[in-house]
Amino acid sequence: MLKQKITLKHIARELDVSISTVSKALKNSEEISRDTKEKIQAFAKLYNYKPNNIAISLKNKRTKNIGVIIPDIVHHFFTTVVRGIENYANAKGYNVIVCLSDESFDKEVINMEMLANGSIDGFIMSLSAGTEKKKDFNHLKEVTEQGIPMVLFDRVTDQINCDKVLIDDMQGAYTATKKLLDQGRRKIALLTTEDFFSVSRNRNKGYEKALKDFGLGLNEDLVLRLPFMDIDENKISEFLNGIAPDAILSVNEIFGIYGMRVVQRKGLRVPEDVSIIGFTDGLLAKHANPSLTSVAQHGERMGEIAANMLIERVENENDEVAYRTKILEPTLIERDSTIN
Amino acid sequence: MLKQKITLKHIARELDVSISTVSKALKNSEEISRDTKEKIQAFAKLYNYKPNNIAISLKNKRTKNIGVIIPDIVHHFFTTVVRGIENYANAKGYNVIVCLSDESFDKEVINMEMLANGSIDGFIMSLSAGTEKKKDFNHLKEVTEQGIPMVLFDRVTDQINCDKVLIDDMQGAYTATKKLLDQGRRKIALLTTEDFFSVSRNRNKGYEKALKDFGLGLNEDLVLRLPFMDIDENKISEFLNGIAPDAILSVNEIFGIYGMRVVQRKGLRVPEDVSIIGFTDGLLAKHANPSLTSVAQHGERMGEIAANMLIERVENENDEVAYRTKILEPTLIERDSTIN
DNA sequence: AAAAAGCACGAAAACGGTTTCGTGTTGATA
DNA sequence: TATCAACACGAAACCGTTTTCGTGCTTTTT
Repeated sequence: MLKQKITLKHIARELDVSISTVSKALKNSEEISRDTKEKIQAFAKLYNYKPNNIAISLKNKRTKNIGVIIPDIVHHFFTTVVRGIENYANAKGYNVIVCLSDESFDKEVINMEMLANGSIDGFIMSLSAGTEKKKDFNHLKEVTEQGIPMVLFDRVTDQINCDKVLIDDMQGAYTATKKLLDQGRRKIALLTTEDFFSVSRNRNKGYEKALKDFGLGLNEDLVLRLPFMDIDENKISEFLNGIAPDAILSVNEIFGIYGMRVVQRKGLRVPEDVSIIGFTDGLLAKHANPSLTSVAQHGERMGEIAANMLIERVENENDEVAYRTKILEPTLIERDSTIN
Repeated sequence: MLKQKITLKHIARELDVSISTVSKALKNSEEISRDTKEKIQAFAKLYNYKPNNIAISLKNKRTKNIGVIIPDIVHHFFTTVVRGIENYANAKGYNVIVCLSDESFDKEVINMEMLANGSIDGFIMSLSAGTEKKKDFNHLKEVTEQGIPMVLFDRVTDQINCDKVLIDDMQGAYTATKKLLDQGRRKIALLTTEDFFSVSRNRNKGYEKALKDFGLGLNEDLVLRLPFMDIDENKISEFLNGIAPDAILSVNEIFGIYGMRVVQRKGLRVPEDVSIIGFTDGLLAKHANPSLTSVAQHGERMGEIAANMLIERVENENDEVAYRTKILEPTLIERDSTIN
């Protein structure tokens, strides 16, 4: 019943040659005679010989595995990035080991340690909320100091020297805000997260800069900072009712959706009375009613680039090329929550 | 700069003992004297020694890796399952290697072959559309014949003998349909996929059975079979306009959302004029307007159970326990697209 | 005919661990 | 004092590959 995996040793014994000969024959080495090669190759094919990945990994210190650590997987953006990574990595013969930090610093550390002991050739990761909050990057430093290549995406830090790929969050928010201003909106509410997220900080800056460039100052009353989990709709409701904005910019998708709902509940029309723009071009934005104009982050492309950068490092480890930071241009996807 | 990974050999050389002694000392073996153990352990801690996973894998033929193959990752249900798997597996010290079949038979085969040569201790997977269509399960058979444990979830097949975990799709559809019937709906449209999906077939059956039990026959005119990708809203629109149903049952989330939109565009009210129930309790259902009553599939729980089953097999490979099929009860989450 | 080359293959080390089975040195026992 | 455990450690095999460096044998060259 159990078809045992066949090894070089088995073939060698069976064909009465040495293991080295079998190994060479299967790689079509010039060293081995025609006859012997054919015999060995035929036998290997017959018994469906496949070399053992682990043994190969041990030998050449290359696992052909990429470690990916993300804060959450039930999350559209991260999921698109993983898809991009997979696409590229698979095409290059790499497998992807996905670990979830669950937004926790501790889990992030544990996962990195699990993978850093030989299981992978390099890391692709986005920082957990816990890590961004704690500002402790020693686990990243240790890994890079061991010479393990790493690519940071989206939620990055300048404390660590490595390749990075992200979108121009400030530009994205700037464009979105400018769009709203150009359409005559003046009281633009900002729904954002707590300040420790680098991404949110940059988006906030873009919002602010657009206002300034337009001759308006930043009015802190128009800014609501929400915890990123366990969203309290009432809080949003109170806030929006209090200020009665004519537009809303949200630094993510979900706050935008909540904002829209609150506005609609009040009996206001979107986009006529209130225009709304969110970040992250996910399913919710696409299928909301009205559909939500969004700043697309190009997750899949980001994943591909990250994988590309990483694999390049892995495969030319001698090359002491300087670390690169690739900044993608965000795209404003105009939908029905803004006036056309 | 580069802190080279330290090995047993290094420690042995440095402390002038043998590799075996170091190995034993680090496992706190009784064989080694107090003094020597303390010396070695201190040294190891100082230089942050961590055993190489690959070497250990090669030695005991256990990788502590689980291979997960899913059709798509930008997909709420699969994503929740992966989270469940991760949770359980991580707690047990396992890593998760995720591969995407992209609904393609060929990619599924390639991924399995990549992983089956020593990279993983077992598989957890859900069949790709291509595989369900082709009904070719030889790649699964080969893997199980090699003694590699496998757990199938959600999209399963009875052609393969292995552990399985799924929800009672028929029951879910039955309950949903009955709910609609009990509320007085009689013209219940069914939005389903092409027939090769085992999951859809069962849901169709549940729909049919509920009608029969209620004394109604199956009216094929009320059934629309759509390709699962590249949804054509016009087709749905034509269909619904043609039959003017008073309720819609969708075998997934997205068809339900489209159905709702079409209905609303026609000026009909949900749920007053048309009630709608979908499958998969995802973000779209939750945030739709009105929110969509859904049959929850408990993906996270499913993932945990799958991981549990798999790891049990992996760790007691001698145990010739019969294969189990765990069937979860679906839950109807009542929201605003049905009358309360 | 002797030396040089070329051919076809094998032995062995290496990757980094684990584990079995010695073995030399003690101290206790008869 | 000869014998024997107990103790503390090392040698070596092993997991499944790859790869370097021989090494016999045949063939060519002079």
